[in-house]
Amino acid sequence: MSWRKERRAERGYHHGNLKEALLQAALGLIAEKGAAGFTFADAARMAGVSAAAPYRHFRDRDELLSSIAQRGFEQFEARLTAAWDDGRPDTVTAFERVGRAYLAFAREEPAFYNAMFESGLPVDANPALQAASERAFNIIRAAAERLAALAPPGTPRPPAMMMALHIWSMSHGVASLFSRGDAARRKLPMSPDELLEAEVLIYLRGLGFPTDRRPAAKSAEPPPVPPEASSGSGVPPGGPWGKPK
Amino acid sequence: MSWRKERRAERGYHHGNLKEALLQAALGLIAEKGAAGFTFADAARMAGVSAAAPYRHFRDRDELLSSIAQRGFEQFEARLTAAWDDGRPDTVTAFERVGRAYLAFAREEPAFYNAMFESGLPVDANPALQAASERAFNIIRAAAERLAALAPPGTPRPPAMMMALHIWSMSHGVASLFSRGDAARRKLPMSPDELLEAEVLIYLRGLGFPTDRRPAAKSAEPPPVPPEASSGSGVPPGGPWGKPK
DNA sequence: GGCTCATGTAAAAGCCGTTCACATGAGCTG
DNA sequence: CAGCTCATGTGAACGGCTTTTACATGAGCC
Repeated sequence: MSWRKERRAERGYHHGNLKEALLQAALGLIAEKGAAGFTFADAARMAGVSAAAPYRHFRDRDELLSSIAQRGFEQFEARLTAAWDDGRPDTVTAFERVGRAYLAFAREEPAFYNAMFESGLPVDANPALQAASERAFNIIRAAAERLAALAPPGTPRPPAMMMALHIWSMSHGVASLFSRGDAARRKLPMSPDELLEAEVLIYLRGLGFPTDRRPAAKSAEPPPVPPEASSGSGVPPGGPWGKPK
Repeated sequence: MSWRKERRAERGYHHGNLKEALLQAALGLIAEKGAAGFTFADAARMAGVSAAAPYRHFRDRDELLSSIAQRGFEQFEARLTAAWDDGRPDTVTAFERVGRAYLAFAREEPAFYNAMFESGLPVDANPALQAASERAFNIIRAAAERLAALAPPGTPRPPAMMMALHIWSMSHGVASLFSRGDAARRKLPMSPDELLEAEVLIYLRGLGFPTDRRPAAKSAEPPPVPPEASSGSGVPPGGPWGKPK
C-alpha cells in the first residue's frame, strides 16, 4: 500500500482512488443540480482527471448513477433497520419511526434519494440494484408483518404485504410531493413529518389498531393487545391532527 | 387563413403550425424515452424543420417542457373534475373515483405525467404552471371538503386540507411506485387500482367513515349520515382487501 | 532492472443546445 | 398589383457532453 500520495498536494499520473473520488463528486453534483443536471465530465473535472478517465471505472454515466443508487439503497436499508429497531419499544411506535426515517432520508440524503427514485434509471434492469431495493422494502414488509400479527381479534387480519405497500406509498408520496426541492415550498398546514404521521395513524386506526389512549368518544374498543398497542407514540390529544379548532 | 398547405405533401418555407407540431412531437418523444431523454433537436427533426426553428416558439427546451406540463395539469384537472362529478351519486363513491382517475391519468398519459411530476422542472418558478397545478389540486381539496362535512357526528371533524393532502400523497405514491414504467413490473399481490382503493377505504374508515355495508363485527356504528355514506362504492365483502384466506 | 497491465491522457467523432446573421414569403398598405 | 415589413425558418458556428481509440505512465512483480 503505497498510496499515501493522497497527502501530496499534486498527484502524479495515477490518481490512486479515482473510483471513490468520482462517486463522491457525483454525489455532491447530484445534490446540487439533480441527477438530470449531473454530468460525467464535471465529476471527472472535480476529481482532477481527464474526461475519459472515468471510463476505466464505470462503463458509462448510467453505471455511475446506478452505483450511487445502489449505495443509496444500502444506506436506506440501514436507516430503516435502525428505525425499526426490531419493533422496540412497541410495534406501533417503531412502525411510525420507520415512516419518519423514510422522510428523514429523503430530506437528509437528497442525492441518494434522487438517484434512487427520481433519476429515471431502470431499477429492474440491474439485478444488484433491484436486490438492494428489495432488501430495503423488506424492512417495511417485516415491520408490517409484525404489525399485522397484532390486529385486534374479531377483525379480519389485513395482509401484511398490502399494509407494507400502503405504508410505502404514503411515505413515498409525502416525500416526493412535500419533502423535497421546490415542492417543499408549497404552503402546508403542517410539516411533512406531521402529515405522514397523521396519515399513518389514521390508516392504522382504519385497520382497527388502537392508536391513542384517549377514552374514545364513540365505541367500546378494549385494548386487547397485551403489552402492545398502547405506546409512547405521541398521539396528541384531539386525534392524529391536533386540535380541531 | 391560408394554411391549407397542411394538405400539401411538401410544405414550403413556413411550416404554418410549428408550435403545435413541436408540442405533439415532444409529447410522443417523452412518452417513449422520458422527459430526460427527450431532445429539442429530435422534436424539430420530427416536425421537419431545422434545429433552430423551435427557438421561434419557445425560449428554450425547458419552456417547451413547461408548456407540456401546463397542458398536462389542465387535462389532469379536467379528468379529476369529471371523476368527481360534483360528488354524485354519493360523496364516498365519487371520492374513490377521483383516486382511480389519478391512476388512470398516470397510466394513460405517461408523457404528461412525466412532464408534470418527474421531469424535475421547477413548478413554482413558473406562475402559470403553479396556478394550473393548484387548480388541479383544488379538485381534490373540494372533494375532501365535502367529505369532511360528512364526518360522523361525535367524532372530531378532520381538517379537509389535511385529508386532501393525504389522498394526494397516497395517489401519487401508488402512481409513482407501482403504476408507471419499470416499477410497474414489480410483482404485486394486487393491481395498483385495487391497492389504492383499499388504501383510501382503510384511511376513510380510520376517520370514522362507514365504508361498507357489512354488519360490523365489533361496535355499534349507526349510519347517521342520511342518504350518504352507504354507497355503491363496491367494497367487496371481507373488507377493503378481499377475502383474508 | 525490466515487464506488464491497470490506469490515465489527448484527440476525435458525433450529438445537443443555443445564438446569430441571413432568407423567405404571408399579409398589410396604398 | 407593387412593395414593405415582420414573423418564421435556415445554415453555420460555438462550446459542451459522451464515448471511443490509440497512446503514455508508472506501480507492482519477477
